[in-house]
Amino acid sequence: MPELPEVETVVRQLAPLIAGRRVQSIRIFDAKLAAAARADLAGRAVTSVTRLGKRIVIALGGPGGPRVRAGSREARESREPLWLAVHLRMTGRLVYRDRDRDRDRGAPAANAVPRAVVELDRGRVEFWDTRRFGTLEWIDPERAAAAEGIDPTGPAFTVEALRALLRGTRQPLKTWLLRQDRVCGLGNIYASEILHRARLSPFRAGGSLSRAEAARLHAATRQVLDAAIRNCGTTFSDFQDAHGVTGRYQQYLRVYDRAGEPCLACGTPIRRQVQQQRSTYWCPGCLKKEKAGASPA
DNA sequence: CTTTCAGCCTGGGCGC
DNA sequence: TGCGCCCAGGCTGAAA
Repeated sequence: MPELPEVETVVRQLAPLIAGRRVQSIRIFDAKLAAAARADLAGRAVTSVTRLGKRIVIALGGPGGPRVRAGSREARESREPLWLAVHLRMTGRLVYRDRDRDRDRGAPAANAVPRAVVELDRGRVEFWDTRRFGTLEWIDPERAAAAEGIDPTGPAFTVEALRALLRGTRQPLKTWLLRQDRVCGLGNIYASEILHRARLSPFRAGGSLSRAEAARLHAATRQVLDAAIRNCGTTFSDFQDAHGVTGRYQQYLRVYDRAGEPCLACGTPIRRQVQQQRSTYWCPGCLKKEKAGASPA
C-alpha cells in the first residue's frame, strides 16, 4: 500500500489503536532489518503515529517503569524520544493484532512470518512485506523532514510553491512528480492520474508550464489525493488485512493500468509507455482536446 | 547537474 | 501442469 493516500490510511487506522500504548520490544525476523534492532524499548509509550511523505513514523516517548539514577548519562539517554520510520515500498503492510485475537486474519500465507514485530503490552504491530523492499529505520524527524519535499496535502503546497519548484526543470512532468525531494508522497498510480486530471502531457518538461497549467496541476493533485484518501487509497489485491483496510479508490482510476481501454471522458484508447523504467498511462484524446480548446476559436 | 540502468525481492498472470 | 517470460503501488547507487 505504498503511495501517500495508502500510507495516510494506515496512519489513520493505526494511530487510535496504538497511541498511548506501552511498548515491550521490537523483534526482527529478517536479517535485512537487523540494523533496526534495539533493546531499550521496554516501558516506552507510543506518543504518536504520523506520516512523513510515504513513511509511517511511530514516536516513542521516554520509558516509564523502573527509574535509572537521576541525572546519569543513562537517564538522559533513556529519556530521549525515539522515532521508528516504516517505509512500505512495494508490498509492505502494517498489521495490528490484539493478543490472542485475530491470530490468523491478515496473514498472507500459512506459516509465514512477519519481517518484524513491535510488541506492545497487549497486542502487537506486525510488519509484513513479501518483496522485502520495505525499510525500518530509527530517524531524527527534523532531519528527515528537511530532506523531504513539500507535502501536497499540507498548507505549504500552493500554486506559487509548485511553480517555484518546477522552474527551470527539464524533467518530464511524470518523472518529476515521482521525485520525493520536491513534492513528496506521489507514486506511479497517482502521478498518472493527476496528470490526466490536469490535462497535461506526462512528457512535457516541468519547467515549461504556464501559470495556468501549474494551477491545474496543483488543483488536480489536491483533488486526486483528497478523493483517494477519502476512499482509503487504492487496493489491487483482494487481501483483507487484520483490521479491514481495503481501499476503494481503484474504482475511480481513470488511466492507471487501463492501457487499450477507452478513456472514460472521450473514448480514446488509453496509452501506456515506459518512462524511467515505470509505466506511464495517459489519454492522447484528452490532450488533443485540451490543445484545441486552448487555442483561440 | 542530468539521465539511464541494474539491482534489490517475491509472486501473479500469460502464452506456449 | 510446467516453464519462461513480463509485470508490479519504490528507491538506491553506479556509471555515462
